[in-house]
Amino acid sequence: MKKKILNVLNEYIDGEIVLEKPKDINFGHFATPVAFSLAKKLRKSPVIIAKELCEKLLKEDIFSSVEAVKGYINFKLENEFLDKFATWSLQNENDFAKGSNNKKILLEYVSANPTGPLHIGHARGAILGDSLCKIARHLGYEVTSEYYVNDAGNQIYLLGLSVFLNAQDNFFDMDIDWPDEYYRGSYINDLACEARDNFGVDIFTDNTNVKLLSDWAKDKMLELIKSNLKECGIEFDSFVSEKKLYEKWDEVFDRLKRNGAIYEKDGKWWLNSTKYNDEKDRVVVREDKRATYLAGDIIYHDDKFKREYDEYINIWGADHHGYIERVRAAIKFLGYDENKLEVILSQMVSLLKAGEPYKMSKRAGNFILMSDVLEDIGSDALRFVFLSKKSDTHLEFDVDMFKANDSSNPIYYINYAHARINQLFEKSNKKLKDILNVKLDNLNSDAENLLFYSLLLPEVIEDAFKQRALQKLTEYLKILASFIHRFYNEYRIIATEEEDKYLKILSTSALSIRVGLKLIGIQAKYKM
RNA sequence: GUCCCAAUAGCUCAGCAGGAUAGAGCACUUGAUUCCUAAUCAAGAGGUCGUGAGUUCGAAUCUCGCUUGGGACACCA
Repeated sequence: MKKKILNVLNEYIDGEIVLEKPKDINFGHFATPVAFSLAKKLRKSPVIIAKELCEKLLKEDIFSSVEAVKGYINFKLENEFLDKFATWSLQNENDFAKGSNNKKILLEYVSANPTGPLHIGHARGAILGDSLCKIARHLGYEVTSEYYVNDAGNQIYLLGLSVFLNAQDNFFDMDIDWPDEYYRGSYINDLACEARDNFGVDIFTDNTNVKLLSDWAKDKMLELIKSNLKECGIEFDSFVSEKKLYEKWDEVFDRLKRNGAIYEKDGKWWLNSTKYNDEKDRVVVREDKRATYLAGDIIYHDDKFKREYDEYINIWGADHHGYIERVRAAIKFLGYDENKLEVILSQMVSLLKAGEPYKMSKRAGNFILMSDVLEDIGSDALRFVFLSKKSDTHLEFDVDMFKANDSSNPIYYINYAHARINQLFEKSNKKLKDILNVKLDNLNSDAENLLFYSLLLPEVIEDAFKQRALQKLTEYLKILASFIHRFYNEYRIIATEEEDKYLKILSTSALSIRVGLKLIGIQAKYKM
């Protein structure tokens, strides 16, 4: 819709035109403050410019009204135009709000260490990533979703050791000298029991078995993570193993050396990342020849860029923000365009329940499990709450809010709007095909506004994706639901003269809700 | 000390490529069911947009300072 209008406007106005949403939908469907910016160039008052433009634009038949108010120009679209779009959309649900972008995107998210179950902070990144992926695909992008598995470092050994020591403590009642950074939490207990059932209790008598336990536990944890994600409807296209990537380390290392990216000092190899904005150089190979975590990420990004995508998006936890520059530097050193990499940081989450805040810490075992919250409020509610806030700000919410079955629970409210429309069809015994070709004319302003707003979804998702601001979509759905409820209360629909028209309009509303929800991984309800 | 994110209604937050009277939900007050789910709706009240300056026709939005809060600053991953 927007595009059509801009095309028309461009015939009259040179330069960039900003189309915005009027403060009040009764002013018009779209508005532009373009007269203000033209005022200087034309040396005329904005009010006069707006008036003059108005007169010219009135001739265009896609507008039913064009008004100049205090320098703004407000447009209303012709019913016929909206009607055509509505009919098409209802006939082509699967293509509704689709885009024609064709870039290839590699989207990496979650990538949590396979050393324990996912906690609520991971869930935020997971849900954001999955929803971005769904929306991007709808808009035509070719997206690969990827999980980078850190299965190579010391933390995996520590996982095995934690299981080993836990077993010695529990099964043999031994005095344990716990290392500082061991993993706690009941899942270690469970792992120890399972390992005992699997391998026999004797495995815990010989500490050369820690390595074997580590590998085994890591695989177990990866399975657990996958099932955590699945509870929320999230699946990945690919999992990349850090360990496997190390086979390519020698080659990458040589290339870095040739490109002058690394140098030897104090027996270690350093990445010269200060050359590209990092605050200091970083060690990539330690004195004992072991590579650091950064090395893994360098190989990984080399691997990513070799696969030739147009854009790379990483969703990282906010604690990684200092990490961005060094990875960018490495990408540049390897001869790639580092501007293709975009990092989205997802901030901390604090959960409230009856006003009690929880603190999270992966190591300490005092963290909130994603699966617990999912069990508490369900995947739909969790997805909705995470997406309704900007991802780069801290988020605090009370789980109790999403248990209520009334309008205080936004996901409930939206579903109810959708279900109501469906119920109308059941009561009226009409099918979509019966009302599809009803002409939408002579609509009152409430009906027209509802129709217009329902058809706005394509603009909303385009905008939400481009700005990586999915809260625009959830916000839209909330407002649309409120429009629907208001209309429902105000007008009787079944067995009135307007029945067919109203059913058609409400069908487009339901369509937008259904498609909008689907794009954030929620299945709209037909019955409450 | 350096860097990142924030500060908007009592609470949780939208709005921020500058634009019309600063919005929503919760909570609070009042009203609406002989009629499609009142699981809803309508109305009211509630704000010096942290603070000081600057940029200009115009600032919650941009720039700089300050205050307060959260986080990050490994040869851990």
